[in-house]
Amino acid sequence: MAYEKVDSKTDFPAMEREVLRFWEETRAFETLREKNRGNTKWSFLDGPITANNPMGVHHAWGRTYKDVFHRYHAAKGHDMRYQNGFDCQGLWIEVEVEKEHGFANKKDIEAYGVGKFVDECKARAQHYADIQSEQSKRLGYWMDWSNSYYTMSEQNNYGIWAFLKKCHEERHVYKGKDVMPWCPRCGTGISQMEMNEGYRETEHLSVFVRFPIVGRENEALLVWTTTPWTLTSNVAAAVKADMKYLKVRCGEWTYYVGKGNFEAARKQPVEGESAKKAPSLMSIQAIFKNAGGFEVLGEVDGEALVDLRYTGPFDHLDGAAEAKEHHRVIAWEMVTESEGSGIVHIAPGCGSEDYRLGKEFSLPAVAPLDQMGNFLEPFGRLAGRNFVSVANDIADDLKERGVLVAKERYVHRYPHCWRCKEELVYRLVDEWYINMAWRDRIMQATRGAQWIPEWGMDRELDWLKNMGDWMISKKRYWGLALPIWECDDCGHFEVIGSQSELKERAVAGWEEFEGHSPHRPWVDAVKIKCAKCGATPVSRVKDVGNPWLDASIVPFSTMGYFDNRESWEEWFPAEFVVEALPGQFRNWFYALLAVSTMMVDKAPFKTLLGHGLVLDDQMEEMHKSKGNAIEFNAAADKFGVDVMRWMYCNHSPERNLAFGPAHIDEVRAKTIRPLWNTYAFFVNYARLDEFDPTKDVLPIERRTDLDRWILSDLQKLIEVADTAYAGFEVHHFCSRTERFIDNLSNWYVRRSRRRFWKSEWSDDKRAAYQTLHEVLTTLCQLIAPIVPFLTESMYQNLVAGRIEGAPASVHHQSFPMPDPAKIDRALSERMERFLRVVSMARAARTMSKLKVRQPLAEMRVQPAGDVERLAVEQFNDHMLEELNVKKVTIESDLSSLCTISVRSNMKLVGPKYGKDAGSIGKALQSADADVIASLVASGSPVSIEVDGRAIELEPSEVLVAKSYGDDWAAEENAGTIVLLDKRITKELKLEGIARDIVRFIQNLRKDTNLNLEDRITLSLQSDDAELSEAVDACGAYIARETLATDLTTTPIDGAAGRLDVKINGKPLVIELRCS
RNA sequence: GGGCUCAUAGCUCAGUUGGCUAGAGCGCGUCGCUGAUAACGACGAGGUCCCAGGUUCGAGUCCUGGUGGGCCCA
Repeated sequence: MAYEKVDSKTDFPAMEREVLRFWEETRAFETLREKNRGNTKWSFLDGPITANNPMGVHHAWGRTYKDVFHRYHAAKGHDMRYQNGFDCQGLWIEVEVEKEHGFANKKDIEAYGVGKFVDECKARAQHYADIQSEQSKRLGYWMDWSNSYYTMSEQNNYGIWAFLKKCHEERHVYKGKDVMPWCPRCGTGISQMEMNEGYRETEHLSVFVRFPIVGRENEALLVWTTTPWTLTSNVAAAVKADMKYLKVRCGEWTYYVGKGNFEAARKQPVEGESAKKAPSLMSIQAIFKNAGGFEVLGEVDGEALVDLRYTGPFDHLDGAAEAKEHHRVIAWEMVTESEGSGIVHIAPGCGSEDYRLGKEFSLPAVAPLDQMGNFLEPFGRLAGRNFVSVANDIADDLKERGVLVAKERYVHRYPHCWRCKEELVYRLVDEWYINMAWRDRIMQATRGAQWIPEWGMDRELDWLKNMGDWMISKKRYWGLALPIWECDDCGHFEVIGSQSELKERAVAGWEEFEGHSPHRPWVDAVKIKCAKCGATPVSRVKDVGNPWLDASIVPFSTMGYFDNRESWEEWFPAEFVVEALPGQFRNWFYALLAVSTMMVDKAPFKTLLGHGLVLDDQMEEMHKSKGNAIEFNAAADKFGVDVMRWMYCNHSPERNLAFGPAHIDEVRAKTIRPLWNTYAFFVNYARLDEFDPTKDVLPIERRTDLDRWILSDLQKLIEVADTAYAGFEVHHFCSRTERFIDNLSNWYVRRSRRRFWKSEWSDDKRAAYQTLHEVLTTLCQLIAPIVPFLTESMYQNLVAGRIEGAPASVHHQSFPMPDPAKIDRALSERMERFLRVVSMARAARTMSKLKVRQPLAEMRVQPAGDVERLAVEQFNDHMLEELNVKKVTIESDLSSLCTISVRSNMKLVGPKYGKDAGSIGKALQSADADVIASLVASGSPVSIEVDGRAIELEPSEVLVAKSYGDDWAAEENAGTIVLLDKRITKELKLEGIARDIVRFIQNLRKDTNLNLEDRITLSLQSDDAELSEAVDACGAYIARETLATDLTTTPIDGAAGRLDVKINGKPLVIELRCS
């Protein structure tokens, strides 16, 4: 069967789609699984992708790694689970479904019907899971797509129930009252994990307010806040006991204010552009000055202010009634001289620090807002108004009542809801928590795994050390139903650990629930009896769970922990997980470790690989809203996925990656295309020659040096590949492969071209074919995990069906082993030296403007060492051909041809010696150049006598020039000297002309669309004597090179191609037609 | 304020346990090669390896401090 012709202008995306069809039709993936079934296992654990949108190119990075290591381990014969996961539950899905319906808040959902809403969330997750599956297939991601796990599955949800029950048995589950960030639109608390994603620069109205001190006439505390609405709930004011406070009179009032605060210049706490845009802040001193001037009356310690009582700014409201009784100054360590007035407004119902402090001092917490962020009834004319919009009115109100000192626009980083982008507010709420008293156990498990990069472990440990308790509840609809049933009568709560346990405990509603997934609203129908007080019915708490629970039970729920323990033991822990680094330390990595520690006191993975972000080509984060996001499908259609996969694999995982067309083109041009062209070269000649790779295979010792060199390098590449894949360092292998492909394409093939052109079969030609075939097929195997399409396409043409017993797909092959018999390190070393000498000779030609087409009579080489000498001897023929010289001579000492001259470096000597510089130059020129040169070479100073004075020149002040005369072009580097004879004889000149002519004819053949093997009749017409002479003298050479059967100097009738050219300025007409 | 991390050519980045003259690709300029190559090769310009100390025979690499960026925590 003949090789299929390969066009170097292949449409790679189209080729990839064809390969996808091939895999589909031949059930290539299933065959692979079958082949490895029952072998040693390699266990992978997938971090579920959020099934809420189509994939972007940033998802493709991690998924490429996942596929690459799967394919490698499959080639190593391992049995694998091939299970992909989808993350389905959570607020992000709810928000999208709400948007589709135009819902404004939770009331709309309730009105619509929770059951219908939840069903739609489920459907949305399924919809995008399906889309992502298709996209992943397009990426070449070989997974068992019929067996993906979904975090919304019953298996998964009940798994979390079991986990929570275990937590409860160890007394770690509790209900806590806390002030926490709350999204008024979503109507839910925001956990510590989610907080950071939502910080945005925000402008607020901040105010300075006067708190008049009770019992002291016209004396007041100066208090500052960025959230005026919280003043309604003020309970106390905090000072730092050992800080200095000034007593300052301004107008009719005397204020207490932190001394440092008073004098300090104040700056908006933002950086960069936003800092420039934000209005500048006045110091407190300046504020007072503007208000009519001030007078500093004295200085006291904070201590002296403690326990003073004061009148709050909203004491007239009913809502402040309780707080009113408690208004006093308390001492707090956290007060600073760098922010505000040094006296901090404390509202325990409106801030989490405040709340903790309030508890410490037994202060009441006044919570003024409902769950939508609106003021409650007892807050007078604020009642019903939203906290976001009241700042100005509050300022006006304060002014009317004469307690406002100043207001200003303040820009700071303030938390927003990471999903809906609304401003968050701090609210006092009841939530469910897992306490983290057992964090040491999690840290122990963390240390038991390998982290790549290594600092990942420190990062994780740092989080574990500092994190707060894990808030697991969310007052929403779509998600894990927290399995907590709480008795209204006695407050006792229980955690139910499984479906069967619930059935046993159910006293009502089981029939209604049966047949439904354990989600709201269905599961809420089930009531139990209180185990403590016997009350009935006891209902489930309304909350749903934190979605990171969903993604973290998977090492148990998907590997069979609950239903097939034996199998679970075979797959747990996973060998490998890989996810994007930023964020996951406090999300998936953390939750995964916590859950697994609770269950079995062990990390659920042996190795964790973290990678960076995919950014746009300006190194900025991709966002849909910014318009710089690139959809996966668009990129796959436009660029093809192999090139993307190579780009991902070639990159250091921990660094962020700039994704853009220019980068893609670079990867294609540097790696994919040279490889493809080498392959096309091979195939297109092998086709004509009907090469059969299985026939008359020559042993290694009968191959040429060049063959043995590339095969030796190939063995080394196999070693590198195996190590890199096994150690999850695929980028090391990629950069080695790029070098290998460069050597293959730009040296091996270039130097071997003529061996393929020969018309008769010979050992040499056979060796070339066999060698290149072996290199290409082995290389295919090595890089198949990275570029599965390209290699499949090559494999189908090079191997499948051509070699008996060869597997049907490149991906069914076993990973190659290096053949020690083919490794020849000495040869590789010599080739490396040789390439260096060649490059020097080319440099010599360039410098002397001697183009390579012009043959030269001789080249002389003084090698830098024995290896180089051997190299030049061994590869003499390549040297002659590559550099177009007639003879290469090796010399041990070329210095006899060299003239050394020295002169002064006027750039340095001029400024330093002034008018003596000229004399120094003359003195240097008349001195012994050889002696001075050797001094300079050794870095020693040079002493010379100038006008009777001894002057010592630094080596840098002397310039040494070497010359090998006008007849030689020279290049010298690190002990190697290369000389090229510049003298061009008549004969050489004519030969050069002939080569020029050949080049033009070849171009014409190409332009005329002749086949490689077509024979031609050729006509070369010129009036110029020298051109004619060259045609006469070198006609046979020209004819041979251009496959001309007839060569004439007269015009051809019906020429297929004609070209008018100038050679050395003289016109020549070329005509040709097929003979 | 604390933790982690990064800083090497105009840009994107390599640089093994400290060791020959610090490299590649892109871009720019010049020249060349080409019947595999939408390519390629050579040469050139472009570096205080962020700064300052220290350890060492020797530091881009190790240590300390600082500056600047990123992520996280408070």
